[in-house]
Amino acid sequence: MSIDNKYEMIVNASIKIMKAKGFDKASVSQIVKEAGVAQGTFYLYFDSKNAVVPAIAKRILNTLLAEIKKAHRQDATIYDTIETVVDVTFEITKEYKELILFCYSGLAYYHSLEIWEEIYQPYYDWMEDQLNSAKENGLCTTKVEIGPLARMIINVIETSAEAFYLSNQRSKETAINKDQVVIFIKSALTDYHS
Amino acid sequence: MSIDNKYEMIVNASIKIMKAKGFDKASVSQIVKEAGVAQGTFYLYFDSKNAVVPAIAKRILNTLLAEIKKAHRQDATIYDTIETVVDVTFEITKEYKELILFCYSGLAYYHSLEIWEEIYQPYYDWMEDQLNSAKENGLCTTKVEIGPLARMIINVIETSAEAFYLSNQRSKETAINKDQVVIFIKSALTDYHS
Amino acid sequence: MSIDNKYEMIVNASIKIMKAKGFDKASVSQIVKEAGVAQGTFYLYFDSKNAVVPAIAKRILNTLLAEIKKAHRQDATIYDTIETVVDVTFEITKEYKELILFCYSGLAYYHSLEIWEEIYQPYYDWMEDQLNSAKENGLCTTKVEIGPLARMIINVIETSAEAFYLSNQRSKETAINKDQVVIFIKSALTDYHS
Amino acid sequence: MSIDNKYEMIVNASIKIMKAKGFDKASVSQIVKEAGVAQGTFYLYFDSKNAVVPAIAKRILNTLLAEIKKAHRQDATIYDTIETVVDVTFEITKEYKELILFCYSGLAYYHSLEIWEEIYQPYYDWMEDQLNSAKENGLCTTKVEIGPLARMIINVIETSAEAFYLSNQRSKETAINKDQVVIFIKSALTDYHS
DNA sequence: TATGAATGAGTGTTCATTCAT
DNA sequence: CATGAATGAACACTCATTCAT
Repeated sequence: MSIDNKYEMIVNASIKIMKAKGFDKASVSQIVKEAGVAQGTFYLYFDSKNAVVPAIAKRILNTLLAEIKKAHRQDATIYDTIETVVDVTFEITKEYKELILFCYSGLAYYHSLEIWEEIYQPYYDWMEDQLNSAKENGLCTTKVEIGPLARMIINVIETSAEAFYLSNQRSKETAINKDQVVIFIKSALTDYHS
Repeated sequence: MSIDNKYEMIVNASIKIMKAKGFDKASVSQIVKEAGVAQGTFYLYFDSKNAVVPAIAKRILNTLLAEIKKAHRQDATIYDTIETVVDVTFEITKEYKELILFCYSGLAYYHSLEIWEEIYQPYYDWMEDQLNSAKENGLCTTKVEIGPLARMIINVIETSAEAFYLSNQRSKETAINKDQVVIFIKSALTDYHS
Repeated sequence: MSIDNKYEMIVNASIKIMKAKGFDKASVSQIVKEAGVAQGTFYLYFDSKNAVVPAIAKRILNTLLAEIKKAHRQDATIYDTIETVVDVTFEITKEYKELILFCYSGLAYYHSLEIWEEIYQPYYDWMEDQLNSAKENGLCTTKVEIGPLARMIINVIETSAEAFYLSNQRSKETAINKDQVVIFIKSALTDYHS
Repeated sequence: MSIDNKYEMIVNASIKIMKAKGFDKASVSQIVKEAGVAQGTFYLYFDSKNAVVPAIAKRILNTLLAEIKKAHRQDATIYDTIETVVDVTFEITKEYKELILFCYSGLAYYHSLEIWEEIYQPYYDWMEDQLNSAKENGLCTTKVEIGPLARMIINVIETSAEAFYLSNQRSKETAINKDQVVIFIKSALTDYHS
């Protein structure tokens, strides 16, 4: 009855199966069984197995950005913002860690690194806005250009979150944790004096 | 070492094929054909196709670390060191970009995140040494602990290098390049004053 | 007849698609898309994909016979007639060569060799009439019975036309062409003296 | 143990299945089941399902030509020869009728009408030799060139044989039978007098 | 009549792995 | 140690057909 019933069911099933097995090991047969639709129905909504990856990537990033915006206070300093972003990213990463990984490689092989960039664009834009405000406030004094800065900050946070939830952290002392990430980025926002 | 060393020939062939096709699309048949050995011989040296991944990962990291040490001058400041590491990482990433990516996911799925950590350990150790010296010299004043700091620095450099060589960089201004990475990390080494 | 006649639109679309792809590779989905009707509509007019074959075969033979009759002059000798039939058959074969081929096998597999004979009956009848007239005129003296004679003449012409338009005719000298076919059949019309 | 065991078994099974179902409806799974080999073994000997067609076509033609040569007497006139060829062709056609048909279309679709010509070449050559001898003996006086003549004779015989064994011959009188074919061709060998 | 979303059995093909030599 | 023919389960994808609207 619902307008996107089958489409959403297939995306949900794909997320569930690919989370568990990765992109290549997830078979369309498993996905459709999980979704409760016929094999052919999958191909009614997606041209190929590959075509489901951008749909998943978009959903994860949208979730992440929505959560960040929800947790973000208008009057927050860039320092508060970084803390919020780190918190939310760690949360979301915990939930979607395997998906994030396979999306990376999934998108890589299929002529579509632009799609990845396209999906992240609103996140980059939002982060650049925050950094520009911080520059005006004098809280961000680094000589790094805003564009690369936003990307590197997001990269560090995501990579650290992934490392945190994917490694077995045998030694507590050396593991990257949220606090360390926050301090690292705050440091990076202020210039060094050579 | 010897030219007839079948183990090395298989690893070399695996690197060549997996670089070109990725892990899953690289078939053992192709690898053994490239290596000039019989199908069964592969299984004399490796339990499975998966078992070849750590061997490849180890070789890449060893190459990276060897190149870094070769380029590193004993009397270098941490700033010089960062520049060297960024330079070499970008070079090696350019050459091995596909392998690095697939090792990431390849290692992730096959019960072997410890192996990844184990492989990177000497690199982390070396970086920690450099950072400890810098701390003594007063060039590194960040409150971030040495362990996480080393890991985050290495992460930023590698992720940035991958982004640089894998994205199509439509807009010059926003692309992360070597200079921006160097400044970012140098900034991160000095503390912020809240 | 009417432009909205869905039956005719489906037959036309089937001819177009099957001409291009052959019977098996032509899908009902492609046919209905070409015809501009819904998937289900096809099954309103035809019990199955196979059921469309006789409709196509009939249309081709009718076209062939109509063109032959149009080009045939009442006062023509059997020799003129043979030339006309060869000319027209080569023309029509050129246009419908793929269809003729697939109809052959298409009809063969689907319990319907009678249909093929039934479709060709008016053509056989017409040719027998021409040959009977020729016998009366003394231009056809062969001992071959009229029925088989008509069939063999039609077979030679059609097979030669197909060979002509389907083979790549590397060597000019050995290729069957219209002139050779005409002489061959004219020879066959007169008896041999053993 | 035998050198070509599996290869021959697959060809035999392909012939059996394709005889029964035609090329497209014959599945590789059925073929390998019939042959008693594994699915993958098929692809050890043939690149694809299509690749099995020339092998089959070659075997049929070789069988036909071998039987003709076996039945052919050195001192035979062209009339005897025609009778022999018709006899043998009708026999072989009876046995392989469905295969001959599907080979036609099978070869047609896959960029390979040359293969068909190549396979038939020795048969054409042999027939041309017979006709040349007949010309020297004065038993063949037709103005049709030897190349096309050989091809048309072979075509009439094969097509007639196919028509004979594939049609249901409701009316005895009109059916093409061996005698009629022999007379038809004998007539065609002598010139007409216009 | 007409629709088109949904079906699911079926296809050709691949490939990691085994084992008799 | 080394071989390579053989395996067969698994895969992504197609398509004739159905049926609720």
